[in-house]
Amino acid sequence: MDGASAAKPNKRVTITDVARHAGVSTAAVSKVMRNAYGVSEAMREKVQAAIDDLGYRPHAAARGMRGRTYTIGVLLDNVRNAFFADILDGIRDELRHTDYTVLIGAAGFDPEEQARTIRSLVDRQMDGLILIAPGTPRAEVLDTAASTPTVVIGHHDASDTYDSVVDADDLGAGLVVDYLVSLGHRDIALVSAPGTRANKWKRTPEAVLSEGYLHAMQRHGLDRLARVQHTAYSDDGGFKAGMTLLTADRPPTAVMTGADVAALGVYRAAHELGLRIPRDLSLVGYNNTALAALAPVQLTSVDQAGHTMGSAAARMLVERVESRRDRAMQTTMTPRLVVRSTTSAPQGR
Amino acid sequence: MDGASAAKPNKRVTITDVARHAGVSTAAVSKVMRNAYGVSEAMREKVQAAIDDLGYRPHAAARGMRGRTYTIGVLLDNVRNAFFADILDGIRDELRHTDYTVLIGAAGFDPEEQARTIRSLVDRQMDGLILIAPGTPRAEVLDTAASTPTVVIGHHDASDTYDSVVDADDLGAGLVVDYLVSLGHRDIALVSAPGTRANKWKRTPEAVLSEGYLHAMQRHGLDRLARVQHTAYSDDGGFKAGMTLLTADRPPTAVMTGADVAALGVYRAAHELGLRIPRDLSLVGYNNTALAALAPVQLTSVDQAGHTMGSAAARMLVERVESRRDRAMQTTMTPRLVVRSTTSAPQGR
DNA sequence: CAGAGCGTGTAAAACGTTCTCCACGTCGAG
DNA sequence: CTCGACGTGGAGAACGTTTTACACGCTCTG
Repeated sequence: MDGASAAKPNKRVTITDVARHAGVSTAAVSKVMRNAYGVSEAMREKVQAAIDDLGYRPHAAARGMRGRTYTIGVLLDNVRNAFFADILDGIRDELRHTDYTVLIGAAGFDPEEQARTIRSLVDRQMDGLILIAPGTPRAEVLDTAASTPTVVIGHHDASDTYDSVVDADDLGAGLVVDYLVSLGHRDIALVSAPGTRANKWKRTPEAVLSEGYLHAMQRHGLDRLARVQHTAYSDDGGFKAGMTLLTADRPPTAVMTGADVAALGVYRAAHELGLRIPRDLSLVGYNNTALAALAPVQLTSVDQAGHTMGSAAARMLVERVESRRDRAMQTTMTPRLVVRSTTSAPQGR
Repeated sequence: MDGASAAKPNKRVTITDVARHAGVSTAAVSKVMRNAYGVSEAMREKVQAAIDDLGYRPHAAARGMRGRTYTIGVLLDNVRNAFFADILDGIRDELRHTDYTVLIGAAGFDPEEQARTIRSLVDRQMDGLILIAPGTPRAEVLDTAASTPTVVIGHHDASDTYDSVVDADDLGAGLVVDYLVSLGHRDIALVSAPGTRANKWKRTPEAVLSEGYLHAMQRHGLDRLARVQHTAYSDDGGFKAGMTLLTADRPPTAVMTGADVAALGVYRAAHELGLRIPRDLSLVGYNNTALAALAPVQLTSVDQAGHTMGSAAARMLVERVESRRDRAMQTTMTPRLVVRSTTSAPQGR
């Protein structure tokens, strides 16, 4: 009524507008948009001209009612983990020149909230889902995957309904143990994430990492010295784990962790206890995130090729979405040790 | 035809199913879902029971055709900046117990790709948009805001179509300069992001920061010593800026940067030149991200209350979406200096 | 006791696409 | 010349919601 500028002034250009402008049917326009079969070159050009003229952009919600929405959903527990940023970059680069848009749902660590986020993505008609180390019960993921193409990153549990991309975390652990042993360490501890509760994932990254660590220690005849401290992958979690380990009767001379950020928590604990790194304690992270390379940090770590994992996941997902493949598959990446300045031979006792 | 497990087995439960199950019309169910006016208590209970029975979840795409989609879109240039993670957490916490879902579009730094991402969000019928320091031309943002409620975080340029949330970056710069001067520094340089090109944002965070820095230097009679080095906010960008500054004829005794990660790049440059921190060079970051607090880092920084900024943005946006407010508004947060171990009195010459 | 007004529920028309048919014209084979 | 096949375009029915407009029955007022 009054002169106040309202919210929605100019209406959207719809497919009907384009059809009218080009003097053809909406069906024809739709075909051109999706470059479907059954349209002549002349028609394509005419319609394309109309589209450009009017600046038409398809209405995704309307598309979602019938066909695809050209949107890929990514579930993430934790935006802070720089490793996930690498994965995200990989996904984005792979999809950059396609029609797909990537939308990220950041859910936090709570399994219930993660489940809610996954449902949100499904309800919004994502064409496909990439779940990064989901904490939701496996049954829910299987359920989702039954109706929407899904790629799971991280968990080693394979399935015939979803695809997966994993790092050979067992090899990664072996790499670290071998290296530390070669430096002369024997008393090597692992800081890993807490085990999965009742959510039915048997082979989480942390479980496989622990397994690889234990095997490697065994291989070197050091099983009696092996010990795993469970904690959250955060600065604080690492700090607590570090405190526990380093104030024990016989503290380790080297600590490896399942995440770079946790390693820096251990670093803080060591510092507070007056230990110098690497003189008094060797420290190894995991994931080789940007964090590890920082000048004041210089953390020895294990590189997981997050970017490659992300692009592999995106490629696999699109294959499924466009039903060019109907069999589940699993991609495994090989980790690589990156030595920096937080590791050295143990001080003689 | 064959026994191979197909993609979509069980159909979704729709509003029609619920209506039939409850013996009412779909309109009634719709009203209950949106708790709209005109439904009796008895009706509400009956319908709610049917919803629970069937596990009904509304189809967001279908909703988007007519009404709202209960989705908030967030545009982010860079997942790696930990400061943005704080903002995201604030948004999420604010919206946790509402019906809204937050979806993030990670666009990277390229303005064209950012514009594409914004369009994607609009096409997907987001109810509202939160743009974190967008690099797209201001005109485009105004255009978007004309049809979709929008909150801009970072840029100080106000508008009567979008709301904004900013940090008083000029005060922040003043805080740092005052502190460094009080320690005895005079030769203080600033590392800031490159100026905006032709995109018409006049008062970007970096512009306001530079302004505040220059004023503060002037206030202390140090304007002749002021110098601003422009670079990307990344480890590498900081490194290059640091190299330039520290190899100059008369290198500064203190460097402040517009982002923590850039400060760590300067740190690396200093290290490479054999300078010790804070003895030979005092270093101050900005944003007080988790990075700054890390044990090996201990960077003096300026805290911006990202979490609070995020929740403020979310609150403002929801007010707009639910049209409880029709006037643009701007929220400004006050920064706070956090002193750690990268700053000290300059070494006498 | 008529009629206005209110509270509650429903029918049905959007919303902007996709996609299945079907019609039409042309061309080649017989 | 006829018939079938093929290539191209269009009509119209979905898809699952929201929302408008209205019908119905009740209560209250005068």
